[in-house]
Amino acid sequence: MTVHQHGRYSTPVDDLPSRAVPEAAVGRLAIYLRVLTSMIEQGVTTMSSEELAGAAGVNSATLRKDLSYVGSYGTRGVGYDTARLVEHIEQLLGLTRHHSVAVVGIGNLGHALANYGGFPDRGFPVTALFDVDEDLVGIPVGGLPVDHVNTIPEVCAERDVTIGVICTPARAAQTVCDLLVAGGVRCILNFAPVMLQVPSDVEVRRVDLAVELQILSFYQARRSSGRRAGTADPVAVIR
Amino acid sequence: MTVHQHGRYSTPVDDLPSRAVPEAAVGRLAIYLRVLTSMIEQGVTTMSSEELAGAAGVNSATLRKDLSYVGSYGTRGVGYDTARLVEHIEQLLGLTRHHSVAVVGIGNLGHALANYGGFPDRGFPVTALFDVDEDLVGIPVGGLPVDHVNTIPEVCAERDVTIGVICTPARAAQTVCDLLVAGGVRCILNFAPVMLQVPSDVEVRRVDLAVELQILSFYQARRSSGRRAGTADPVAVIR
DNA sequence: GCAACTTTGTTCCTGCGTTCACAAGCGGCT
DNA sequence: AGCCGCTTGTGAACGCAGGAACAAAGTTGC
Ligand SMILES: NC(=O)c1ccc[n+]([C@@H]2O[C@H](COP(=O)([O-])OP(=O)(O)OC[C@H]3O[C@@H](n4cnc5c(N)ncnc54)[C@H](O)[C@@H]3O)[C@@H](O)[C@H]2O)c1
Ligand SMILES: NC(=O)c1ccc[n+]([C@@H]2O[C@H](COP(=O)([O-])OP(=O)(O)OC[C@H]3O[C@@H](n4cnc5c(N)ncnc54)[C@H](O)[C@@H]3O)[C@@H](O)[C@H]2O)c1
Repeated sequence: MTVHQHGRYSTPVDDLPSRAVPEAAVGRLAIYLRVLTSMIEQGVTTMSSEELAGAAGVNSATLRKDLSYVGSYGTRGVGYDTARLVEHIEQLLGLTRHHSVAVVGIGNLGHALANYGGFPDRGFPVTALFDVDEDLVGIPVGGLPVDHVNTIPEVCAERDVTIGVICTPARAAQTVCDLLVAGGVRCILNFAPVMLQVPSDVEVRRVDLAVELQILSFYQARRSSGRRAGTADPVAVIR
Repeated sequence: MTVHQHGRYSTPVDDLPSRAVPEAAVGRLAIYLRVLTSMIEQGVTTMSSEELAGAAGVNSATLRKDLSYVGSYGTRGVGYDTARLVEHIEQLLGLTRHHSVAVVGIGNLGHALANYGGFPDRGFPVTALFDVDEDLVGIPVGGLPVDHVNTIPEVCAERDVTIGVICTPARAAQTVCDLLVAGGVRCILNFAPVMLQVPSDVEVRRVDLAVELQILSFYQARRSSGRRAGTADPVAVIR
């Protein structure tokens, strides 16, 4: 494989291709990973880019380019060795180590996440739960007792939490976020419908279900108004 | 049947008054909407693009371009009338009517969604719950009794469900999806980690928490190996 | 009523990500 | 061994979204 130098200012021993990987590609790689592990369970040892792309719902050229970010480990005329590919994708995504997860706000959503077995199975053990509600503190959820939010910084540092998941009401999210950052957490998954302010070395991803529903609503509206021209409203004038 | 997931907005030929709205813009419009309603509650009647963009965490030029899709209702030298803007965004997103939601799979996640008050508040009333578990059928969750999955087509048609939310285990997702489609549901929000096969007129959005965690893991891995974490940038970048 | 200031709406441009297309490489077959 | 067909890896084209810059438009102050 020829290592192609993308304008990297970074220096010598760079074991990871890093910056060159588009975020969209990272998301897709996670999907390929799931498809691959599923296929491996079924005994599949080799897959072509066409097959894998089909299963993942993407263009095969896109897939091959994505895989080129992890380094070319395919065999021409044959395809990819599923086991080996999984190994390398896991390495690129940093899944060779476990990432300890803390869930803050053990309400409806927090409970669901704490009880969910799919995260530990994928290398994301939930090792801390927090809530401000005194009645919840001490009570085990999914086998793990809830701690008080005030202890977030110490507990997170202590248990080496790398990912914090915020499931509190929106008004509490920023406070909780600050506590997590104080505890050394650099990756945050935020379910509260607010924009969090964080230092630049902290990565925040937001999952906003209301926005998802509204996007679906948009498509629905589009479709309906296209089909039955009944809505007499003049809507958006072209200008 | 086409594999038709995520990202992709409507049709080749634009038969609607408004120009083609990029999906990313639709998502941001939903966010502006939330910011605006929140500001209106605080008595704000006017906002400039700069203010609104700041609150939403985007570039002001991007915001203005997004708003141009809804049809330019700002006043130069002043800004946007918050109430009017909300009205027009809601119209574009199809939020002037209610979208009845059905949740399928009343387990951990299904319970959380069924109990969540934020959806009805935003015009997405949950009007049907389904599960295959006989022990759950008939039991009210969040005030609504659970129906059996076999009744999905009839009940969805009857209650005019427009959005189906799938919270079943992955292996059941495709079956459930087919039932929803049979019931006339054209918009699906899928939490199960599988790619659904749907007719081309059905829009699927997938929320994959494992992928989100893995993306965070990737950034974490990159940071650690980069070792240059200490960029002394102290404050708050909105993301 | 006029001028200066503010902010919108839009155009242009740049950069990124996806897709196309093809040469290079590898295994299988004769 | 050598050819043939299949699949990868990637350079190049394309399309699109985001950002900068600016002219038009409207408001405020005098
Ligand atoms: N439940 C859902 O299906 C759903 C869907 C979309 C978005 N959300 C968002 O997720 C968040 C949680 O939703 P939910 O339904 O679980 O709410 P919830 O009210 O059931 O739970 C919130 C929990 O956070 C705790 N909490 C409150 N203030 C806190 C603080 N300062 N520190 C720590 N914990 C605190 C509360 O004690 C409670 O246990 C909300 O922001 C909501 O908008 C939830
Ligand atoms: N719970 C989470 O936090 C979480 C996080 C990420 C992803 N998910 C995904 O969401 C889905 C649901 O997760 P969960 O934790 O709620 O699981 P769960 O096992 O708690 O609940 C699944 C529910 O679906 C029902 N079900 C099973 N087969 C069905 C069928 N054919 N038709 C209708 N209902 C059926 C079950 O009876 C059960 O009530 C899974 O696909 C999971 O991977 C969950």
